Amino acid sequence: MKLATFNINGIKARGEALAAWLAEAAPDVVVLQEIKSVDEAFPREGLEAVGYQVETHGQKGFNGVAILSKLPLSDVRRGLPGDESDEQARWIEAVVDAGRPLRVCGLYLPNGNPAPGPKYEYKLAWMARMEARVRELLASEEPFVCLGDYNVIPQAEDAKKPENWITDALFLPESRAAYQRMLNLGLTDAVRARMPGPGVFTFWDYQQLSWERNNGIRIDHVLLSPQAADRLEDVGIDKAVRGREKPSDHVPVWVRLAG
DNA sequence: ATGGTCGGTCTCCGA
Repeated sequence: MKLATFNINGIKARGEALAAWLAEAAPDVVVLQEIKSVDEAFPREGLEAVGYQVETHGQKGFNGVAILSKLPLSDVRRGLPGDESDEQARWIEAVVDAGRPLRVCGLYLPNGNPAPGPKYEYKLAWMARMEARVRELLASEEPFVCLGDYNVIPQAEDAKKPENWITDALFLPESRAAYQRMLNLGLTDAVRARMPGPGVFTFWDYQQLSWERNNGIRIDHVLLSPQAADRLEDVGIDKAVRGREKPSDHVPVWVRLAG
């Protein structure tokens, strides 16, 4: 089973790029971030026509996540538990039924800039809520995968120029510690495990010729539960997507699991 | 040191 994450930075602007990548990469399950669309406006028909079940959790203008799956989905849940007042669409999960069930969590973790400030506080609070959800899922002993845009640079080697990120919410010690706490619970960073850095990136800013200079960062991650990690066969980053017409600033990251 | 790019949208905000 091939699972992928792709921050598409606006579904309206990325329809063609997404369709082209889906056709060649042929993932079974994809989680999307920053669809920047309400559910009713999401162009589901074209994706359904090429075999995907489409589940969205959208919002006007910003954020928004989705799951596309060629395999049957059940128990679709929208929103990260733990704060009823949180209206930002950043979390969607579902169980993929492929013989044995696999829970897939798609997430768009808050950016958190500027830090310090209320946006950074929101990021850290959101990460604490995610850790609580991860603890619940681990306790259930069902295999699961949490993949998406984490907006966290885990280590200095995950940035071409780490010195440029010292005061940024993506690289501040509290952000990295909160990410590491989830790994310490027993999750596997699939890209780190199979593609040791430095120089492994998933995002290149639109500004300052970042792509041309390979001034990237690794912030899109695939975290595997112990049972899912036992099934890990392959990992990849579809870097070439960044060099095409009208690209997102992120590229797809994927894993292949046995079964 | 400065200015620089996208997407979506109540022409500025979020990234």
